[in-house]
Amino acid sequence: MSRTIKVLLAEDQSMVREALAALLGLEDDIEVVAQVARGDEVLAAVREHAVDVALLDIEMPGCTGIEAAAAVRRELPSVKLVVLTTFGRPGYLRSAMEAGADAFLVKDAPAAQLAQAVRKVLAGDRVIDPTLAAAALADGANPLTDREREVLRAAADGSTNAELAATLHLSQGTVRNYLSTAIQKLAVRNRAEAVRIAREKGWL
Amino acid sequence: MSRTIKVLLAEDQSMVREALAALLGLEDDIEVVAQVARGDEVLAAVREHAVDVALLDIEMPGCTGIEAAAAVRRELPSVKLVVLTTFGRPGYLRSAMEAGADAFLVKDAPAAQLAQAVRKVLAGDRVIDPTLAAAALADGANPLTDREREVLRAAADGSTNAELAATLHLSQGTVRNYLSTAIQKLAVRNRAEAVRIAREKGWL
DNA sequence: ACTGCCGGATGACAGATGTCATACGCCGAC
DNA sequence: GTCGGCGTATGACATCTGTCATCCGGCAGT
Repeated sequence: MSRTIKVLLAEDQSMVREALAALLGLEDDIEVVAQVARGDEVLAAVREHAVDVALLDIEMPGCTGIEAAAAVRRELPSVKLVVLTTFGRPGYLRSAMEAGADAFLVKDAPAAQLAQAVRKVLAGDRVIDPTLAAAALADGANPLTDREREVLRAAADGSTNAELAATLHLSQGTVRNYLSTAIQKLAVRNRAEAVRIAREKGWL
Repeated sequence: MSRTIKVLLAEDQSMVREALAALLGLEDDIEVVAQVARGDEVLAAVREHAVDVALLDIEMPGCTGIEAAAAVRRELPSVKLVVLTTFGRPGYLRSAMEAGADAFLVKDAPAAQLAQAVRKVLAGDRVIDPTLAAAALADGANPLTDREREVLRAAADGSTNAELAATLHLSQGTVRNYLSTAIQKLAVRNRAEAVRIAREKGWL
């Protein structure tokens, strides 16, 4: 048995973050050496504390856990990455894997899986919910182009075509065209449904 | 110093729930005697385990933590109620208070406040974030009528007027009228914005 | 060199949405 | 007992949204 596993916790909700720290603190072989509340603080903290495993929430201010994962993978490729999220969206799993994550956990999995996942990734294994993996494969890749995604994201708050055209520096007609193709690709009837479906799949 | 405080934890995400349990388990005077993942299991569990303080998440399957709080307050009025939520929505605070909650905490508050809140409510105090309380008062009460809220909620997924009319057993014109008045009351331009604002305020 | 896709744009059209005036019955407050 | 608010409904109207055909320039494959 070697020294304890050094873990970083990145999660924006203090109460959840500290609770997870308490949970991991119960394990003899795991030590939470750093906690951050923002995605853009992850890389520096990982470097500073010589972290073995980084546990990253997706939804965070600064940047997403997935972006943070990609940055760590690029700069410090030996650090293991566990992505932890509230939402089991297939698209999230896909992007997390593309960013180089070693494990993908949803927060409604049993708590015991967290420490287990930390140990497994350190042993070189990958940890992925098989149901979610199947869903990700079944859904296929994100069918939307960059612009379609941007426009859809901008439309999500209820902005009108004119507002979208202004903020995105496009003509109103172009905005409508993008939304129209997005609506067709997602096989729905209007932009509101398109936003909902794209969100659910993790494509936004 | 009397016996330990018996706490129930109601939260649908296992990992978060068990992590919070670990956190509270670190306190000598607090014991988590029951955990449930659904709102509609709260009342029975509170009764069965002679709980002193119930810690309730709002978003849960079965019924919301607020509805569960109301039920406990009605049936077992001596039990203290702490509502814990991800979203600091003023309307949530208002409804929680109306349901008889003794404390209202948001999950991005420091973890230490959780145990403190448990002790304070047991001592007869109320625990409320002052910023949120101010926001709740500033926003005023929910301006939407029951029907307007129902229609807006049904419209949230992107349903069309015809679909809304069918599912709510109304005429299409009536649906449009309700949405129109809701849009005006919320001072927005379309149903999508109305849904977003109503959500943010906790009025949906 | 040709083809196809992407980003961007226009114009025309049909249908959906939002507004407004108006109406009726019901109920609670004053 | 009247007044106001709510729930429900209709019809007319203006505007917004979604679709489609068509076009252009750029760029990647073949």
